[in-house]
Amino acid sequence: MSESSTSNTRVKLLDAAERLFALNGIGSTSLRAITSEAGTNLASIHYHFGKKEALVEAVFARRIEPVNRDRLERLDRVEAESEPNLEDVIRAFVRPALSLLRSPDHGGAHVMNLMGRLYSEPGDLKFAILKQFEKIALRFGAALHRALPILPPDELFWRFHFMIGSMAFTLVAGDVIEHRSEGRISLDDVDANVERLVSFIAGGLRAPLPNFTTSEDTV
Amino acid sequence: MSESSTSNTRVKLLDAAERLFALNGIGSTSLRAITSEAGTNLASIHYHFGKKEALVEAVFARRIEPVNRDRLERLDRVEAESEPNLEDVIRAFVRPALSLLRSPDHGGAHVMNLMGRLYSEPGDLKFAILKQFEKIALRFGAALHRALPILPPDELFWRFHFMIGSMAFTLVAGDVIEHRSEGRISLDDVDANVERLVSFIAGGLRAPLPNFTTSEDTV
DNA sequence: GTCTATAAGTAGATAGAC
DNA sequence: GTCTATCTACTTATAGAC
Repeated sequence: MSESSTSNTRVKLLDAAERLFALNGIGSTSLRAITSEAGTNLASIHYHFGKKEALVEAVFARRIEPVNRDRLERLDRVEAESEPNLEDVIRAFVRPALSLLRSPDHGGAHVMNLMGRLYSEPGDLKFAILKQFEKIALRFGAALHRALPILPPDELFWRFHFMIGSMAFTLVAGDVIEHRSEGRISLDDVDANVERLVSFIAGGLRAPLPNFTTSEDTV
Repeated sequence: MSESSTSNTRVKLLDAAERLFALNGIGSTSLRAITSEAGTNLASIHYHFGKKEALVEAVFARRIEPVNRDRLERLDRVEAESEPNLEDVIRAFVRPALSLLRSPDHGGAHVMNLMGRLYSEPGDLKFAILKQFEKIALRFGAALHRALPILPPDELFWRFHFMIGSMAFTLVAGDVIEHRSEGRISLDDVDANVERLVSFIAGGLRAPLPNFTTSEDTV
């Protein structure tokens, strides 16, 4: 990357956009609101990013890239052992995302929210950004298959998405969870929450298959 | 409800808004786009709903209310038996939402998408709408506790949200799932997908608790 | 209840000074 | 690289005819 000039303004714009996108949604956030928050002017966005869409992609890319690199590094380490454990594979996938919460240099909650929100963004944007996850999906899909060889590929495919869902929801709905618990529960203890998620997901992945004969009238 | 005049226009507006909200997001959908899609005029929205925010709430309420009523009815039936089965409780929760996909009178996919998207909407709107889920959360929380009495309440609380996550993700990311599977997988078979989700969630809820001593250096 | 017309404000994007 | 000023189009909302 040609980061000779990290252009303080560029970073300030990304920070402001990230915060406002997570808070109010992308469509509801105007460029003017972003420049106002960043303490710059309207033209700076067009100078650095060209148009709003490019700014949006840059906001996501800045967070996704290091998280996915971390995931792959952890998976490499897990697979260096001869017999990879299911929990270890899941942990390598889940922890880098949940860790964003306590990353010291950034706001925290809004980053998680933004990551989780990704999946519910409009079509074109979503698929453009999800391309950055293709390698991750392949590597982790293969690792899960090796850890759970009995599971038919199509069923593993479904469960892989259920797994993503429980993680993404934790990212996006952290405030709902804290709100509903009336103070009893906090998102601060990342270690504990990662382990909670890992156990749940491992149990779900290992669950016996349904027989697919149960239908409406059984309920 | 004073549904003496179901006001065809009102319904057309709700249908159009629902479709566009799911497709492009709420913030990015203008009232003009909605009236254009509905074949009405701009003033009709203000006549029927007053302002955009009220329209948004009406769009959600129209879908949430019957789904949650269905959930409670199913739970009543499940609890009528002496010893409620965990899978039955989960199914009562999950099926009414997934069933929207094949509801004959409406578009389908965009309704699911909208329901799943709810959790990633901005603060005020989200909490206003999530109030409609309070009764559901209490009833199902209690039912899950009775089916899994060994699980400490705080851990059940977490796992209940992981459960919501895997369901909400299936609702919101249906197109991602179909896209990634390259045609091998379809969302049409609601019965099979409900059973897939129920097995996964049941496995997750029944999983052994983590010991919470595993930390960063273990990975 | 439904419409047109219009007010009053805000959107993204650009030109050009410094 | 950063700024002000401005263009054009679109936004929500309202007033008033029918």
